[in-house]
Amino acid sequence: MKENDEMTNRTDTEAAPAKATIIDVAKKAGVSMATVSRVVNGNYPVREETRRKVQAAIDELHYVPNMLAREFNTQRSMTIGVIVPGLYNMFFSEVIDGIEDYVHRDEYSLLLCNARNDSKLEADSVATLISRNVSGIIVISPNTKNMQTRRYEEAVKQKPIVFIDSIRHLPHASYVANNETAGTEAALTYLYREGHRNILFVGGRDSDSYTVKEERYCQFMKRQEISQKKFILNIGEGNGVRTVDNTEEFMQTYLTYHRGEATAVFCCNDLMAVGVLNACKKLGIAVPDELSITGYDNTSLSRYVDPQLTTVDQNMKQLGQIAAKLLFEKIATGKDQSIFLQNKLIIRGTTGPCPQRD
Amino acid sequence: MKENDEMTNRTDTEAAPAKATIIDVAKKAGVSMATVSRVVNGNYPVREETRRKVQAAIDELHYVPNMLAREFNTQRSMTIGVIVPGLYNMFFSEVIDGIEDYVHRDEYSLLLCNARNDSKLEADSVATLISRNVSGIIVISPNTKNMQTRRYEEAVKQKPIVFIDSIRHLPHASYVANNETAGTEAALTYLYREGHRNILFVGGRDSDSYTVKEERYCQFMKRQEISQKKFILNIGEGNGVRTVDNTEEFMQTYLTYHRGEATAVFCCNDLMAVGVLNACKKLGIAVPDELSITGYDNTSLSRYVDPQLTTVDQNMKQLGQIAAKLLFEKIATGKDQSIFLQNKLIIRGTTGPCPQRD
DNA sequence: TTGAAAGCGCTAACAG
DNA sequence: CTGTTAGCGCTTTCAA
Repeated sequence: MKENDEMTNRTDTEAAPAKATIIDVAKKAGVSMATVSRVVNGNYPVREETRRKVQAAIDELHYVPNMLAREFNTQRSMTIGVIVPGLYNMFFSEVIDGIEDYVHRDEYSLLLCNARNDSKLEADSVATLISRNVSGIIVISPNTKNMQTRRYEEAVKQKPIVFIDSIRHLPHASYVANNETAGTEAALTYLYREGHRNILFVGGRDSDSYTVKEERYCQFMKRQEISQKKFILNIGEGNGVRTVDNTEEFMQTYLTYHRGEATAVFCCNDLMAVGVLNACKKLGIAVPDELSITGYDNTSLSRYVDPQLTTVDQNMKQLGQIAAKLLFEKIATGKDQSIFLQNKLIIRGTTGPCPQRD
Repeated sequence: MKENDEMTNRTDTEAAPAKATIIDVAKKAGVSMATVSRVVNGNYPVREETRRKVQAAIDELHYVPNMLAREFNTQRSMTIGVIVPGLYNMFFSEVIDGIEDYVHRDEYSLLLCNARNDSKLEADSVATLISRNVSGIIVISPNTKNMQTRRYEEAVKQKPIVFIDSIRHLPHASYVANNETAGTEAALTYLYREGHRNILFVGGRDSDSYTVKEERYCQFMKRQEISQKKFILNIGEGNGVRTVDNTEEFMQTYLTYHRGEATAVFCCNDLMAVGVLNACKKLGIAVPDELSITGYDNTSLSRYVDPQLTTVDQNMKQLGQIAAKLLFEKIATGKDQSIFLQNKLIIRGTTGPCPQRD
């Protein structure tokens, strides 16, 4: 912390005033604490005049109910846990925004855990959230390893859980996922119709969402009788601070040696697509005239770059809202649900017809 | 939810086994619950043999302490609250990442509130967090109105709070802030040295960070004896989904009528800078040859666009970590601290020498 | 080194 | 409509 420019210290002397409890309010208002509780929660009838007296006492004492006591008493915390793999992809922020929006309406709070793309940290987060007695958990893009092994088997029995964008479906959990298979198909079909035959696939590691897309890509290419083996690129960590840069470096090298072999690149997310786009700029490869690029997600980022990214919209905010909705339903009824959303191809500036070969 | 493609329902039948309490363990181990508590917390001496007996009972019953009960009892929850104005500016994600990183090491959890750029919602969030008995609160870019009025006066007495990037300093709180005045000065000086005299200021509403910069901008221009009144632009909400687009639209109109009047634009954050950049692209204004642009923050976004943004680095991750550190220190010792960090100008592609006039 | 017991602040029967 | 009361599960004096 060498950058400190100035630093002041002082100790707080004023003792914080003891927080008023429900008993203080009851005394001041001359009623029982049960009545205060009723006024606060509005769950039982209270005579209007009594209500006003109590409310006055509450205001005067600045009474704020002690949630810890309430939640302990009822043995259910009005809080839901959210686990994200990282915070450097706007995709997650936008999903969280949707969750927060929904959850907040019901006066729930949101406990956020960052799994940092680490299966162990993700599992730890689940344990933490459970011991904190959250009402339920939403896991965004769960780690592939954890879904394959039995890591979630116990958790799912103890707490309502909904998974966002997981292909593997364990029993006793709800799911909301984009139909990334169809989305991939749509993007590839579009590129195909534009005349592209040699399409690169850029994916990463440790997320089901790359696997799904890769599978569809392979099927698609096989169906079109296009060989594609050498056209699958893996740039590693796909959601980190370094994803764009890594992709850019990787592609710069790759394209230096393989320029012209492919006329289009399908990327598993917008971050990767921006990396590819930037590599092209560095190498003077015209986009989309020489090379078309598609992203995936339709994060804000895809509209910020130039040309704007052709991409597949996952409607993150809605994704988050629906996840929250399913979670609440699971909490209320115990019912699991699975919802698949259709992805929409958004055609913008990074794609165009396949260039003529001579 | 018309996009539903498939939907499955099933009800979970398995009843979760009643959770073992400390009393169950005590009975099974033939000791008092106080002893079990001591074993669990390891805070008082327990004879080794007793310890083993208790541990055996714990294992056998799969006993997990009830955090809700513990926190209620001790009246302190191992959780800290974070309030952000929004999630659509990477600035916030990166700060949160820093906070989460620090907080997680001490086994604390993070309660996230999204104030949605709304002073009322921000105030509500504070109340919620206090009633949840968080150990402390970090407010990122607090709302100007709330800092001016006495909104935080009570809160600050009840809970340790640290404010990130607030200029107004209430007593009884800690602060970590970037020296945005100096950062602004650095950017403007740099532009000045490059020959720019007519420098536009692009700011927004409801955040101290815009105010600080605007003040310094005015001072700077006055000192250089440059009039600047008509050069201050306010694009409204500066952290939303629409910020880039709004700025772009606004600037497109503005530049259509005022092209050539200014040769440089100072923007209060990277989002705005990208908006200006995109407006230039639409209008065929060469950046930086005809117009130079500086951003502020150095979010990842500033490296994704082309040309890359010249901007002022706020080192968000460090900012978050320091805030967490100060918060823990305040919790432990009651001491307030204020730390100012120096911002570093990062010169990249959107700035250059002032074009020659004829 | 251990046990007994007093709450923490609130909700929810139950009784009136 | 309102009051009384019994806990929720745990920590922590205090006494042994």
